[in-house]
Amino acid sequence: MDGTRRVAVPSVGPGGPAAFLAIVGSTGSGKTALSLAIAKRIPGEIISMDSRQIYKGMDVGTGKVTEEEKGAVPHHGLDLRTPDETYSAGQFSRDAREWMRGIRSRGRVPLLVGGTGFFLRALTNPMFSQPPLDADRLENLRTFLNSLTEEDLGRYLAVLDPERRPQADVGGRQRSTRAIEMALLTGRPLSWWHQEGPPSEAPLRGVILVLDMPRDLLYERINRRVEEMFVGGLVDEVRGLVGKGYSASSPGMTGAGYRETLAFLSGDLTRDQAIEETRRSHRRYARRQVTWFRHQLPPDAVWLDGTLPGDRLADSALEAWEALAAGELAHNEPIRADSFRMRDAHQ
RNA sequence: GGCGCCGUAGCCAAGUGGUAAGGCAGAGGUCUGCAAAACCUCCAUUCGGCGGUUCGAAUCCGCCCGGCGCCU
Repeated sequence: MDGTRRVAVPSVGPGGPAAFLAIVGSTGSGKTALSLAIAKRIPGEIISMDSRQIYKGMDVGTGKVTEEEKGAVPHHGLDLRTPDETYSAGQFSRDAREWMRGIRSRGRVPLLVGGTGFFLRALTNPMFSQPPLDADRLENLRTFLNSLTEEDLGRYLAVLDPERRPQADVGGRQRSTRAIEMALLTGRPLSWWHQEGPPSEAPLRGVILVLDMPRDLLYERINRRVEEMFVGGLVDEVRGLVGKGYSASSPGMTGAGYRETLAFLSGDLTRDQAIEETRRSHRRYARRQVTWFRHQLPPDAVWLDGTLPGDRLADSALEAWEALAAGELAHNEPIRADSFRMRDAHQ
């Protein structure tokens, strides 16, 4: 394997410096290529942090790795659910910790790769430990709440959880419903759980790399990638899922690309319209991801220049990993290197 | 050369005397168990240009510029 540097496995483990190497980035930023390149140089196994790749049968539309790639590097976190099932950040947190234990026991480095920042945060800033909710009561309550208008939900919530932030910030009926459910079914408002709820797990520290590139370039890549998905069988994939009984209301099918393809299959959009709208959905998704990374990631996340050629990108990623993994640097100490920079330098 | 129509944001577009709708595209943001989701905010001091009429002009008048169409 040519003259590229190989990097030793730093000592990792609970309480140790870095429990994992995470590579995040928006759709189309090149995470998969980078992660595979890295996995060739440090003995690692990949844990996918992607809320859509957990679904079986959703492959081309989610940009899932191929069977060959999976053969080359072990992958976790793929094909966990059918499209009509739900998954959650809390569940990911439990699953990922289990996979990481296994990976470390094999003497390898957990490489967390994906665009679902929320899943990563469930590891670095664990969620509160949620008591089991009575399934019947929950279902009844949901049915009732679904019949209310958004305004009524807001009023209801204001009574149940007065400490909640004003209407504009609550996030629509999806989040209102969640907050009302918690208040009613646990007897404590959700804001109490956020502040006082016992953590479910210990926080994990890892090295977090963010793949970044200029917006216009990213959009070009996304536009191209979406086209490739349609050429590469997205329509057949969705047709197959519909044949199995999944629809627009299935939790897995609500994502960018699937919505639009469903609309094409039902005749609401032409193929070209579906492609254009899918591109737009991906662009908007990417923008939201970048916003999230900018503000929600731990401050010591390292921003990598995603426009670098593949081998140099892998070099700087490994350089950052080496510098940070052993915990030799303090959390917020800036790194001096041209090829990568800390969040502050990014601004 | 003549006649007619048109010119409003990056794009589409409403508005015909009372202080610039809306959509698309774009940007910023929120985020503790639906996160590829859900939600919030921003985006023309100015209507092709210059004059004129008027208390007041994107709206009326004149000239000019640009585009389209028709006629000779």
